[in-house]
Amino acid sequence: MAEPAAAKRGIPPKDDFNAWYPFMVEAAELVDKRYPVKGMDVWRPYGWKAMRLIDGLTHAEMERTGHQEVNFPLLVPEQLLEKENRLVSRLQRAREEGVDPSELRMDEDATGFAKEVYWVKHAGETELDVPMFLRPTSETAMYTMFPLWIRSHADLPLKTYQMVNTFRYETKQTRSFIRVREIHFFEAHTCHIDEDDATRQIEEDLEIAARLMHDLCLPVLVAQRPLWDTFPGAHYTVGIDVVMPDGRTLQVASVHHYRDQWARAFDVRYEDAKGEHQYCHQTTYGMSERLLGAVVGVHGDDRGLILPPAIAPHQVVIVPVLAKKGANEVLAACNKLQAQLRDAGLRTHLDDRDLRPGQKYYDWEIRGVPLRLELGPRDLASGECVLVPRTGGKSNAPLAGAAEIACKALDAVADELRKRASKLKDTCMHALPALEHSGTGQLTLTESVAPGRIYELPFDGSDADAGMVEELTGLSFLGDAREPFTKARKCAVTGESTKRCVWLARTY
RNA sequence: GGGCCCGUGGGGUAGCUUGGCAUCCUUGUGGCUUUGGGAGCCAUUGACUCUGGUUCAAAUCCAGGCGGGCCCA
Repeated sequence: MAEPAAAKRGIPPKDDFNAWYPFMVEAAELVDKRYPVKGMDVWRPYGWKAMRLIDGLTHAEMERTGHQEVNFPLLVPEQLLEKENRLVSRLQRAREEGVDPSELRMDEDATGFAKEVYWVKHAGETELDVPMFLRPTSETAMYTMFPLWIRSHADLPLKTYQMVNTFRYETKQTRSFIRVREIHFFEAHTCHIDEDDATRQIEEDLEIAARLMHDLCLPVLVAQRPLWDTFPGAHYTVGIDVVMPDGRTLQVASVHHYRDQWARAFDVRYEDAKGEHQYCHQTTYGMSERLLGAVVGVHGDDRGLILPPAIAPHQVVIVPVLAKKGANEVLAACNKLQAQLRDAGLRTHLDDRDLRPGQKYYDWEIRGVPLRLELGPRDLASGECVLVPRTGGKSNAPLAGAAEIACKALDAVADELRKRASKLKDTCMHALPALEHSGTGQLTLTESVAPGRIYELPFDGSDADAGMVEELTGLSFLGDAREPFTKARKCAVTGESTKRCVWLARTY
């Protein structure tokens, strides 16, 4: 069977990813970029529905793990940002003093969010005595309140989360979902009795993330960020990066272990069983609409989007094939089929617009509906419908058992997406070509790095060594794989024996 | 942070060099007709990114703003 004709809507080929992506987010009606503020797109109904379905998965995970939803104000008074800055610069100084200066990178700039916050300095005509900023994230707002909520160890662990908009004045090029100035943000904040309990929370967060990535069928790398790329105020940061089709990586989630560093700055304490005051150990877990950006980027093809069934606004679309004769019978059968699928819990849409079927096929393909059912007079006569998964193929299914068959077909679409995702990751991952020390002590690559690749290497050098490798390859350190090498290898730079496995990639 | 490109109906465009009625396709709307991968016919709505400047006259030339896209660090 010949491949059906490609949509004639000027979709750039997926291989030309930098043209394909911005075209698709608008063509599939996820967003409207015409709002006249840089980095602030309007969510259209279809895109917002998909995002809310992703949020729904997150809500369910939060519920499952005993987090409680809260909602903090958007505005934060100036003095709290100063408090955060003091914390960050104190930690930075402490670190610099504890490390041989030759091991530090030169490009460090740990000013936190100070440079990228939006300010509110007036109310009407009046200049405000205390300027306020729009939250770039909510640590300062929340940690101002937590001390009021936490009295004793009985109040711990405190597990909260919120889904709100946050604002960051991005100076780099913006891109729908991937780099925006108003962020649709998920943030979980927890407080614990000690470091070990907080560490267990990190493990729970990573499990949550793994479940979400499974639902979204995304290929990910989970890495502990290098020290210089650790979130301000954090003891360590774990990043979750999606492998995009062009081989660059996109950080879609991050988890931070704060130890008691923020607690000391904001005085988040509790009374332990012995009646003594202790600082809480805190964690955060953040995600955003980058999840949707990753879904769009990873799964789409030359014909349009392909949405994983877990988050597709329409999991099944029914397209009636109407002729003058018997139109009513066909429509009735379609309605019955829709009711049947909805009863089975499937998000089903019956497209009864007065258009020719072919046009509807293109419409839903570009929007990435994972499964299409066609029903016309011929099918009605044989008691069947035509089943067309977005990932390819076409078959007949008896109307009687259509719901069950549709469920299986959707599972098959998800499986196929995971298979493709895993293949994408496999083709991108390579071992870094060997490094040599030239006569002058300069490092050189024995073979140049190829674009679109992610490199893996054994590494146990200093921050300065890492900086040299980044310079040499033009790539960034994602950090240490959560699973180190099973057998020790020689560090690519120092030659020392190590099990540490680090990844290098070009990032978004 | 640096560089390059671009802004004309909802979308895509012609016109800009050489200033003078804004082109075509698509979409939308109403109707007829048709329906198994973008049918056809008739009627019809709809645009020069903004602010200045030059000029008798600006979509067109100049300056700046706003917005968009790509590349490099």
